[in-house]
Amino acid sequence: MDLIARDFFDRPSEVVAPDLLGCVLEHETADGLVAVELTEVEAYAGETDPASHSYRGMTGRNAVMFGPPGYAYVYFTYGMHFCVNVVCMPAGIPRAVLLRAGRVIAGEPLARRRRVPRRPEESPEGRPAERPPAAIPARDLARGPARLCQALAIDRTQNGVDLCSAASELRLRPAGTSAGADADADRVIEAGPRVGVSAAADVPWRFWVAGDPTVSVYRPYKSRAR
DNA sequence: GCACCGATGTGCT
DNA sequence: GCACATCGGTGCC
Repeated sequence: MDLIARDFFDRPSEVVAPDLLGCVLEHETADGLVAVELTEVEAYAGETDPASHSYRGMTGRNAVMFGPPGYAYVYFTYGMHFCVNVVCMPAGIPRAVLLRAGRVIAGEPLARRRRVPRRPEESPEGRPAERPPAAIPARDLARGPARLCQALAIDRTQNGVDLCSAASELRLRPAGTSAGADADADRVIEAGPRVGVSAAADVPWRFWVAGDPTVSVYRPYKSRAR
């Protein structure tokens, strides 16, 4: 029913980001609906933020960030993962909020099916008793930006989708919409440095719900040098 | 829990 | 080439 109004996103990303905690991202596909209540986000700025994809101007990949607010910017990274952002500020000002983690509140069986990990090395033949894959704890289903995309089946085809339109397969609902909405009063928000970012590591633009088990574990940036 | 490491595509310093 | 807005496995404490 009610979706987040577009002008909610017509603000700086570091202002929008904490307000997104508790909001609900839902994706409806032919397989069904999966919805996630957001518990962790990160804000990115444009020309002033060396960690932002839009720091060096517009390219084919980041063009959506330069468009109007309320749209999904999905990118592919590390050769195998997708991450989803919400675009903020008017067209021409490239800002976004990365959706890092959430709690699955609808469609958990479907989310779980999508999160079956690839087995390390499928030996050709003759492994006696194949160990069944361990069950994923519910809190890990969307714990981390790439896991969140996997649980919701978000990939390149959702890049540029309008999150404020009821006609979209992918959309955002305001906080307190979910069944048994347990009051914003209980929600304590904490802030700290962003995850896995080498540049501007001191900017506290990561926001999360204090004490929530679905918040991803903090991994400081690690250099890949041998 | 922590550290290390490999997988893997894409857009550039 | 190389650096990534990452994850899952293994090994160890």
